[in-house]
Amino acid sequence: MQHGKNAWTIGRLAAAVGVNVETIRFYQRRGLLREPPRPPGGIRHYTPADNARIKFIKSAQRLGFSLDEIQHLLQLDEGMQCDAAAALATQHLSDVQKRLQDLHRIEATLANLLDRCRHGEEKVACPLIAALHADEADAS
Amino acid sequence: MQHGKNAWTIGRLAAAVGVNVETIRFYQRRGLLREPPRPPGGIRHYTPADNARIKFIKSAQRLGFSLDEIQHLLQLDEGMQCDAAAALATQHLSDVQKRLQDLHRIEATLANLLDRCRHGEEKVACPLIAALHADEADAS
DNA sequence: CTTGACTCCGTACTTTAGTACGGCGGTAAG
DNA sequence: CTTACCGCCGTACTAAAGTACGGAGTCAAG
Repeated sequence: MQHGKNAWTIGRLAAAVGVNVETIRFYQRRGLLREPPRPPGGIRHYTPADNARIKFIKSAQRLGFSLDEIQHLLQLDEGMQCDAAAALATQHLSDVQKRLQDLHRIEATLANLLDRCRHGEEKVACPLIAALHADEADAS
Repeated sequence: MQHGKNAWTIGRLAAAVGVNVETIRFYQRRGLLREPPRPPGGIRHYTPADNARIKFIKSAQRLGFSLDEIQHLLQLDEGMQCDAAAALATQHLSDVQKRLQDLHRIEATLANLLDRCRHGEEKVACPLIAALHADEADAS
């Protein structure tokens, strides 16, 4: 039982986070997740930090970041020289802000639709396309 | 010249939006874009609405929506019975709000990093993982 | 000390979202 | 009328992000 007990094996971790075991191995190969320490016998065991990291990856993906971009973000998390970090962060920050703007517009438009529905309209259209189209009012 | 003039051919549209011609054809096959009217001769011609629609698709993708999800969103744009629309919209709205929350947290964390950098710290870590890990209490 | 569940690993397959290719036909300028 | 450039179409290939598979090793329980 010396390494058994209720250590976080890959299977338990996968179940906890809600991903496939193979996904975890895949992230390790891609360098998104460290190779965890292995007590002799060869069975990896994980920590809550690994759990949080995978959840972060999954959330970031939902926000439209690719695994490559996520890898960069994670480097920021790990600590680095300020100048390098600042450069990376500035870039990501403005990117994030653009996404926020677009998402906010979508949110407002959806909310507006619901509002109109509640006020008794029978049939509604939800001008989502126009919502994002807003910031390029000028033609070229 | 009767249908020529300077109609929006597929090539011109693609160039205007900044996507590949093949991508437009692909969206048509997927049902994301209507098949545009074709004057005899067989050459499709497009309108500014098609242009806006493709831009919407591209933006939504950047926000992490899949083409399937985008297809649903676009249905809302097209107008439908209120009850159906409201159901769809409610669901998307809460989804969008979750994404907004996560993006906001990432934004705040990045901004904080830049701030610390400017205040002369040499080496910084950017607790991005912790940022999203924050609302880990409730389940749904 | 066997058994069943789980892990390890490499390799191969799948899905999503395009991209590329190549042969044919239309149109417009020379 | 010819030639060059589009557009049309179907089919095939690609990249990213997993997923599945199968044989061998490990481990805790019965």
